[in-house]
Amino acid sequence: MNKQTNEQSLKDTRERILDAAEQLFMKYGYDGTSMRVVTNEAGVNLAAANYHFGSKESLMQAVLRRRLEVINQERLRLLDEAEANAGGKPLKPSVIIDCYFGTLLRIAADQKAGGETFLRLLGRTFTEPSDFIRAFMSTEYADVLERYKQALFRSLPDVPKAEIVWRFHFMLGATSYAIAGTDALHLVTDWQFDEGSAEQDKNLLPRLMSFLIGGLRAPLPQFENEAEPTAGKSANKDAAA
Amino acid sequence: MNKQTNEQSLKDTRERILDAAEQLFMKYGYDGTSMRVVTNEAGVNLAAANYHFGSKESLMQAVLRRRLEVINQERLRLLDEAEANAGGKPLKPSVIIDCYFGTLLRIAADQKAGGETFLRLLGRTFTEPSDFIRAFMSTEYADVLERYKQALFRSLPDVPKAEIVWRFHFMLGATSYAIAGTDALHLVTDWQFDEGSAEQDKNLLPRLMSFLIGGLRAPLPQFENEAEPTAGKSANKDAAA
DNA sequence: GTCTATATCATGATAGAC
DNA sequence: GTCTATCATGATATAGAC
Repeated sequence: MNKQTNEQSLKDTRERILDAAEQLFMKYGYDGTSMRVVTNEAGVNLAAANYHFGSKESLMQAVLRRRLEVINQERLRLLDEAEANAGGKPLKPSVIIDCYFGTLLRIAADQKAGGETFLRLLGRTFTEPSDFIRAFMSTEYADVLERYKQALFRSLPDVPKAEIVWRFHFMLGATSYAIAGTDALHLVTDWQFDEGSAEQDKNLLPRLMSFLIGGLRAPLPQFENEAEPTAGKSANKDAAA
Repeated sequence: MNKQTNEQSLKDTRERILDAAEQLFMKYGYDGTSMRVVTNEAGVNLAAANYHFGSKESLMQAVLRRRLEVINQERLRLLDEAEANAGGKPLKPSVIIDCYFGTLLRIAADQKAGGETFLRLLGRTFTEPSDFIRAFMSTEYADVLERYKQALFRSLPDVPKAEIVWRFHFMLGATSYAIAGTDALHLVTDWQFDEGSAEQDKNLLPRLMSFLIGGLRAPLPQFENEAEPTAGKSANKDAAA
């Protein structure tokens, strides 16, 4: 509150703690990171962290909120804009997917030093075991997810809503792994790509987008218990997009 | 070694520890689970766990290895079989994907009480922060991944290898989230499906397969730095599969 | 707002009796 | 093989001086 005195050092302390926590939570997970390590890395005192954030849980939430707010606001803004331009007509699935997942990767690419780190933290966050983290993410994402779900429903009126929700879930998973990135990729392959790693990052978004849209518009599955076959039905309504 | 005396209780103790650890690691993660909670849940003494497994890390590895061995052996067996039947010709991508991801879900569905739990543990394991877990998975999967990668390369000769590896990575992510299943899905949607949850599980495999194959065979992405356009090129060589 | 010092508790692992 | 008891460590959080 008192911003006259110690303005710079106050902001620096909070921010240094957030930056250190972001990196360490990304690297070692929430449970694997102690407040001591965070404050040591930030170059501040242990008690300072508890003074500014109250608890480890609150610190984690602050780390997530700091970046998620701008990402999700941008997601809503872009969707508003796209829908306004469409003039009442449903959006193309590829546009919706780009507003959601593309925004994430573009914002993270912008913010030098921290953006990519947060991206990878976020990738882990969805699978974090702690209840309070999942609960926090659930409320933090509620508005955005609802808007995007409705947009997808309108965009793909012939696809069952349950199918759309599942595929959105799959897309989140693919994106999460895409974000976790090169580290986890070494688990899959041991050979070095022709391209440099900087180029890889630049190409990640188009790579991921192709995959996501291909999955979203794949032919609908046929379930064993179904009498009438739906396998021929395709979710692909704008193949050229 | 001495299987004459206490044969039953020996096997029961080890197995009870493994079962409890599997469930708790799944629910709370590796770092979030203490040896005390595991042994309490298993109804055995804390010291017994260290006697049988030596350390928490070794316990985790034993939990993973117990199920991964049978899954990966089945994966190799099915791929051998499919390649033998194909008589030198490349396999269809959808066959390869089913051998890999389908086997995982089918085996887990078979093993009542433990199978599904392990599946969800496995989904978390790829994003676990602990180095030794990722290192363990890396070696445990090395053979299988290499075989499947080569099969995909032969199956999709026109797709750049780097693209195939990335898409395999994306598929792992989608599968991981598919497995994490209904819990995480509540994060995406708050509404109840028409179908019961038992039916959901039965339908998960066809749902996931459609998505994965759609993503794997999506049109190739166009990178900004590329002169010649490759976006029209499609990875789709057996569209009806 | 920031520090030192500390309270309180849980952790992984082991020693040693049985 | 299984138990009790314990060690050594590190965790979160706070009290209180400055």
